Amino acid sequence: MGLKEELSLSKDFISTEHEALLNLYYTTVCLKKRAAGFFAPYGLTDVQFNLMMMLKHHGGGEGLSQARLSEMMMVNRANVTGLIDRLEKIGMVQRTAAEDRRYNMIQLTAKGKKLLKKADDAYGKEVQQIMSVVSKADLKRLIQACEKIRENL
Amino acid sequence: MGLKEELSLSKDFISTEHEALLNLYYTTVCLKKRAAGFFAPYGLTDVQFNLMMMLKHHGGGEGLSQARLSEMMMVNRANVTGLIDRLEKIGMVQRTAAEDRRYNMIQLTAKGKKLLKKADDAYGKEVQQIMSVVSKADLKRLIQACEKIRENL
DNA sequence: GGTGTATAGTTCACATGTAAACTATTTGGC
DNA sequence: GCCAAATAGTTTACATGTGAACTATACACC
Repeated sequence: MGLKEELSLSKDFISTEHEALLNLYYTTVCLKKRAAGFFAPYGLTDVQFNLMMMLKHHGGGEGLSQARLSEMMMVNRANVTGLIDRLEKIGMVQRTAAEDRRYNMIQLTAKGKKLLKKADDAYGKEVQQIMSVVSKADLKRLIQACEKIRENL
Repeated sequence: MGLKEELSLSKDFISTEHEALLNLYYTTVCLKKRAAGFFAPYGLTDVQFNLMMMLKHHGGGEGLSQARLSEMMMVNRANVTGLIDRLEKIGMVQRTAAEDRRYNMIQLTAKGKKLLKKADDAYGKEVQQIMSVVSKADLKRLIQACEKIRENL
């Protein structure tokens, strides 16, 4: 069912452009709820998983600074402080002093790597299952549309 | 620039399906930040504007219950309590007792209607400007793709 | 070599979101 | 008519997000 019907929106009140924006917004809300539910059994939130994936793929041996994490996740530095606090408390990551003493370098712990391996495999399958109702060609069009919109902001 | 480059993601790590999901997510994050910036001069958040628009278009004379608002905004009831508290405090909406005494009916105040009129006109133009970098045909494909994904959740 | 500026991280107050436990009210089944 | 179940709203504890003010460190330039 389209959002126009779900939200009882009359066509008179909404342009194709606005409808597309609302679809982006509500679809992302639904996808985030699904992801939250998916990661809950692992004792992680979707945001925590995302941060750990950044460390896995871009952390190398030395890890990533909190500032780099905040850039990559598009959130501010204050938020990363709290995220790392909570991930450290449950033993998934550790802070290490860098040579430049302004920086904390964040690394996955052995426990973090182990949990991530399990969650990552299952999540990949989940994403594939969810998104493959749209053809590859349409997914590529969707990606291009999103890129154009972000460039225009 | 594509997310793969922005986030330094190697093609090896990501399928078209996953790339599309990340594009939906990060594009919505960017759009929300833009909306927040747009409404700040009006003394509103993007979420507050959204709630007030629901009241404008679907409130009729009697308004909407908090439960109906929570359904339409896809958030839980506890959240709506706080949203209405804050909107009531700045004089944008009011709670009215319904015949069924379990319900609060929420209405826009005169002040709320007045502010909304100004903000709404400007926001419509903003949305048009942001989204019209994508052709109508591609916007329609994007809408359909989003609908298929939500149906598959 | 010392000083001003930029950067990294933290803390605070706040907005928005959740789940769970609670109260008040209504309604359905007997 | 009465009690069980359902529904609406609130409260609490928590996660995630913001901007602004703060501390500590590094660096550039005179």
